[in-house]
Amino acid sequence: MPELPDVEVFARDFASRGLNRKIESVDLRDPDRLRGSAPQDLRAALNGYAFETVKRHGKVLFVKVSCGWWLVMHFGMTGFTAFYDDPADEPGHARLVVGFADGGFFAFDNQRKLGWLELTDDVRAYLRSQGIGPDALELDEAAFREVISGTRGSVKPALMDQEKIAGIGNVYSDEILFQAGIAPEHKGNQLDGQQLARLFEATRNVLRQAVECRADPARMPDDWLTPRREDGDDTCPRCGRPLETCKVGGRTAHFCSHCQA
DNA sequence: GGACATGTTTCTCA
DNA sequence: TTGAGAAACATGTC
Ligand SMILES: [Zn+2]
Repeated sequence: MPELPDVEVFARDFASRGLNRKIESVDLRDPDRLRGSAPQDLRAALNGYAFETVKRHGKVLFVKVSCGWWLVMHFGMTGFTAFYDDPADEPGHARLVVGFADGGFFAFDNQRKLGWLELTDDVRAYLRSQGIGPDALELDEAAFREVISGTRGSVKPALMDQEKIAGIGNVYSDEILFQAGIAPEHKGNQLDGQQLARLFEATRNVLRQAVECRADPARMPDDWLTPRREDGDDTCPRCGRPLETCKVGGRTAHFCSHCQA
């Protein structure tokens, strides 16, 4: 679930449901999910306070606590957030459960434990220290072109490199390349001006529209690639030919060799 | 049993 | 320096 559009959906949900509610309990079910701080530090930073601001950068979610610290959430491949009132609605792999004084709960769910939590007092410094680059939706066209055309390797791994551009993962990089008509193994420095322009446009459009679809493939347009992946339909939504896969940057790329060059 | 899965980190090798 | 590839992390599904 967790690429930029998914995390943006979590962020909006958090902003509308999680702020200004007094925290009454902090249950870190899996202490190994917390990095850089001890469980009691997390409890001390949350208990008795309230979440007051939400910020997303790339695939990372930051929530400011009224004590001044930020709770940082990395989702890995299977993470998500949940708000609920009935404990019976707790998700199946909640690694952190925060209870509010009004009786409700917040959970950070992380089935595969590839995600983690941290505390920081400075978001900018945190991003710098983690080597996380500019957010995919904040990067302007000139900077985007510079990053991609300065890559000698394949374009797909470049799009997924969080240091170059933050927020794009395996699924959305495939969608972006499909809509731009560019093959995943095309070299970044061999793209012409038109291709770079198409790639930039596709990046913006895909990420923005995916957010509008609430990152739900079922809501995405019929001519998108992502819903096919979800449904196991291996025909190209634009030309009907069979889709292909290849390994790029250690991940499986899905693409149409007829529509993408 | 094996392959694979929306991610990141670390290490090897060219 | 850049980048490709693999392994590791942990869990679940086909
Ligand atoms: Zn096609």
